[in-house]
Amino acid sequence: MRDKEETRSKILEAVGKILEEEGFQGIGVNSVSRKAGVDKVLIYRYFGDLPGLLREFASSGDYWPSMHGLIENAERTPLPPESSDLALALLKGYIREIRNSPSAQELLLGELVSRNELSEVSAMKRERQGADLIEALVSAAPDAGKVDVAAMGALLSAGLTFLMLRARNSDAYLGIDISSEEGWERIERAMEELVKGVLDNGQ
Amino acid sequence: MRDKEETRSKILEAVGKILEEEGFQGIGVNSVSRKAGVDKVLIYRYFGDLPGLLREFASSGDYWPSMHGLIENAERTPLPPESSDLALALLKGYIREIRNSPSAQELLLGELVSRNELSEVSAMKRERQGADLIEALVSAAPDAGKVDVAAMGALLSAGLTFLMLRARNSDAYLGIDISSEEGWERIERAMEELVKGVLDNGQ
DNA sequence: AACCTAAGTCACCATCCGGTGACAGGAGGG
DNA sequence: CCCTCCTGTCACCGGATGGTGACTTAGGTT
Repeated sequence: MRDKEETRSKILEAVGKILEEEGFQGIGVNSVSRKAGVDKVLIYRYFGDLPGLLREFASSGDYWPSMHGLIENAERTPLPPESSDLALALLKGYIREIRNSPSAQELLLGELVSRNELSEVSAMKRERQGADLIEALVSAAPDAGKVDVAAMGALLSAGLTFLMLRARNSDAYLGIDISSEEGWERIERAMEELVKGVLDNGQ
Repeated sequence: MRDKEETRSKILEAVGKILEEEGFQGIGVNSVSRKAGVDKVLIYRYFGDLPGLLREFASSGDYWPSMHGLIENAERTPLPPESSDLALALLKGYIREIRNSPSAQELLLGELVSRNELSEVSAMKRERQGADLIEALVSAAPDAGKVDVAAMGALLSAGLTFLMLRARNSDAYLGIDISSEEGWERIERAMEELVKGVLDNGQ
């Protein structure tokens, strides 16, 4: 008590907790203050208003799985691989990261639903990391100069994202059982075929 | 006034209007009755409660673009094409349909965000139509026995759906300008390469 | 010890939500 | 003609929201 910094951090932590437990829709002045065990007036005192709180949470939080770790892991795979291997390693790593991070899923969903302070900042962060990812992918696929790697990456990662978000509320999508590991193995295999078909066509 | 059926239809129409104008989040007893110019108590009298209203709207509405028209159009394309042509025609038709139907976008988004009466029914409808679509695709791709057409269709259509939903609030995704026609042409071309690479690899 | 500022508490505001009960009035049947 | 049923109106409820003003209390300074 009587510790401004601790109170501030309790509030910021409460935002993260609510994001994981109830989703972005559950975030509000009342719910956050309740979760933090703190009077809501302190939110206004320390962060101005709710957008201010979200802005600060978004800019100083480690709620987003690090794509850089993803890239580094992928680059550390034994070389020389097929030119499609790096791409597939990246995409599979993406699946693993997001499926295991409920708060990342909430952020992605929040970006889809509405434009607010939180979604703005998280979208910017992700865009920047995504650009690095695409760059790594393009530079690592030497013979991929004639295909639009960025567009393909966008389309495939978007598909994976959609399916992961959808699996939260639904069991199936177009007949694929996205709630089971078998379903996801089908998705991954389909993705492999698609990527290999276009990147390793010379083989 | 004093016409139960007209009042009922006014209420149902108001649901559709709000869905298009404000999205699924804007739907509520108060907003619907306000939009319909009707007292909200009539909603409870005629539909029981809000879920009941949504159920009736979902089951008696033409808010969802007809996939059957999509399939028929695709099948009417000049044959014999590459085995990938039907698939691409279907996917491109899907893009056109959903991009031009704000209410369909809202439904898809609603299915992602929460499970309610409306999303349940619309999801069921779409799953059934999607199954037909996949079936048409599989039976029209003779040499596609060894690849998982359903999983690929799911992944690609999921990607398209995600990008279309995202374009509502955001301009870019992974560097692709999904708010412009140029960006969507890149997406379509990337999709073509992916599909042709895996379906026409024998050529 | 007196005091002042910052931290924390409490009560309250207007507004919206989904939902309900009581009542008015017109139309049709006896 | 009168009575009844049905459509529609209106006021209200409990609860939740975002937001504000006035208060108490603790910690450090002088």
